[in-house]
Amino acid sequence: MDSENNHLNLEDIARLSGVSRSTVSRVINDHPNVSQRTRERVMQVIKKYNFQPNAVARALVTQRSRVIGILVPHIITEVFTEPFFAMLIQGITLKANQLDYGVTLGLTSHTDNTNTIHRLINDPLLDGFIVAEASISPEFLAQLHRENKRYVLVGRPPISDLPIHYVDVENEQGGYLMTQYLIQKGYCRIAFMPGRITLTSSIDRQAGYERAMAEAGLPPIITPAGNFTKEGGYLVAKQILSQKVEAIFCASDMMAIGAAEAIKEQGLSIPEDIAIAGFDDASIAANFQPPLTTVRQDVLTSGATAAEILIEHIIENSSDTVIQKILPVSLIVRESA
Amino acid sequence: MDSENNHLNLEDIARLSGVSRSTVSRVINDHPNVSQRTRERVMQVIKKYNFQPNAVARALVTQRSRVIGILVPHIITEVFTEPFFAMLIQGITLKANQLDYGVTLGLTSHTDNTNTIHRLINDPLLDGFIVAEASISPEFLAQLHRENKRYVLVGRPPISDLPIHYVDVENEQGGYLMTQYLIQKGYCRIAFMPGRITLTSSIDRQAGYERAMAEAGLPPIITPAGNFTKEGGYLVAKQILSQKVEAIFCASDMMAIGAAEAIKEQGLSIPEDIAIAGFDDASIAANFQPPLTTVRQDVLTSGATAAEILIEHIIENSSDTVIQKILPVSLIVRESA
DNA sequence: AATTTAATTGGGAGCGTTCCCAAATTTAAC
DNA sequence: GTTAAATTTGGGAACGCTCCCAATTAAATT
Repeated sequence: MDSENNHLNLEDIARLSGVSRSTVSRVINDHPNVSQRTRERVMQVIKKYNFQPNAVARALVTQRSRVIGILVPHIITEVFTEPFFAMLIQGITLKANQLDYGVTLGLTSHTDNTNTIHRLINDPLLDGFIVAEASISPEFLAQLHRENKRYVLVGRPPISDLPIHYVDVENEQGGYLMTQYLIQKGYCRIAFMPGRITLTSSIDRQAGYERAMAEAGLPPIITPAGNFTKEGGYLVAKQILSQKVEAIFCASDMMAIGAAEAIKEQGLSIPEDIAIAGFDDASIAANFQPPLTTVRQDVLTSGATAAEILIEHIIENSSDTVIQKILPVSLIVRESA
Repeated sequence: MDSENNHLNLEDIARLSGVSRSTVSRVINDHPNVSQRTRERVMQVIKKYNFQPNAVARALVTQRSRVIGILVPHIITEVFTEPFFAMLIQGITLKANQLDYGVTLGLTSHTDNTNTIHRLINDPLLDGFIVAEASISPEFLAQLHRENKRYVLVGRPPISDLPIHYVDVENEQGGYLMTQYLIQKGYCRIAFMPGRITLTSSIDRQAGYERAMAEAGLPPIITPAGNFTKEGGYLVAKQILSQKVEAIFCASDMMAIGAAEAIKEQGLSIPEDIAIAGFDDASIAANFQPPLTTVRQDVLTSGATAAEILIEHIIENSSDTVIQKILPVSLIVRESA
């Protein structure tokens, strides 16, 4: 990195402290077989010259880079429309850094995905990676397994016959809790607006909704899918307003906001005329007018957990038990429902 | 990366195609001195086995990793409140990947910064890095220079006696344009709300505002700083509403939104009673009620440009001329002013 | 056809580590 | 005090690549 070639190596430190390269290596790697005296002497020299062993050389011989990748197979616009990815990346990065791992980013639009994805996945610079979206094709998953890659999924994958490590949240439970709350509030004609029907997050939230409705003996009302976007929520809400539902439970906050805007445009008020509930507790949810009743998931923790599983369990311990962690969600009651 | 040690190396490819390691290396690196016939033969073998040269080994000998770092020295919450960083990171990553470079992320809160920052900066795995915030301490900049690091700043640094590479936008011009527009609209008592007074983006926007006001012979009104946040904008607006200004030009959209909410709360309407203008053209700006008149900057392009400068000019060409690029902004007139 | 010149090819060394094994030293045991 | 065992230390080899230089081969010149 410096242009001035003043970078010391193990051999230099060895000479400066009157021992051999191997001994310095042992000191750096905390190997037990080195006497207290020499250890201290070497440590002093290391500190004095602020020596840092060359990570590249180390990676070459250990076959471990201490770097993981984040794969975001998503069209560009969505990555910054929703804070989900930003928070996820953040959660992953902070935890990884804490465990002394670096993080490299692989963004890929739907057009060029194969290229970037394959480069990232086959990068020997990477010890493993986190796939930041579960809607990954089954063939792709199968290939990863065939090639024995180390990776963790964020979100339950649609197929589950493969022993896949993943982190997910209690989507079903969240859907159930919210629906139960709405029912208990006295609403009967409660509609559910799916996000993207291929994503398990939407599927599971809907399953929770359906369970609660069935338990209460109420007929489920499923609207067209809103694709997890504000625009989608707006359009779907407009479409179904004639059906005079009493409450709409949207599979995401962004859709809930879109729906709310359609309702307000109609001159109706929330929650008096129609109640709106979301999912995620995105940062906008609390500040929206009216503040959104929603189901909170902690995306930062999801990211951190994914990093932890990948690094601690898969890379360092190489345990072969499959780790599937489901993080809790909680009902956040505000004013919109 | 694979557990199965089926990874081929140069020597394997050489054997499989009946040439030497060196020749394969030449083919991979597009060296001219290799005959058409052998080149094709080797290429075929490479394609057949889907061979990818080991980046770590390559990095060790070339002393270049083809990876750059992004340093985000920012408190965690801000990184996802504003889409600025998400977009910037995105712009950098896409361009870097396009130039066949990887990107690693270094987030650092104000508490642990020295640690993470120093690790990132001294990482021999990194060919250079982009500092995603100009409010970097002068001592730190001086140190970077002393150690001959390769880096690019996003945003003009507060001190400019060092030959520092940076990407910035026409903040002064943006401030000027907006103020000129407001004046031309007939407003006289136009206030400016600074973001964070240490950041050159705020300073420059204010300078533009002051220039336009001076030219029109109007007295400048500077409010307390809103710290670039919605909350800040809200609080500052509340504080100054008694002064009956006709328009508030905020140094960011988030502050403008906060200010707008304070105004709406007061039962006043925008822009009839008081006009509001922002800066950035964040994605919320167009969707806010009322849609925000603002100054557009293209953060994605800023990121891409920073990556380009770092990689093409500093790393690959190692030109020693200082590159300082100022990207254009444009006035976006909507309904809030 | 012989010789010079140019193009192509192969092997050695080295990048800075870690790991293994043997040598040297210290400590323990009889 | 001698031998055995345990601890500490040093040097060689390897990781997979690039680069340099010498050797080989092909093309050009007389």
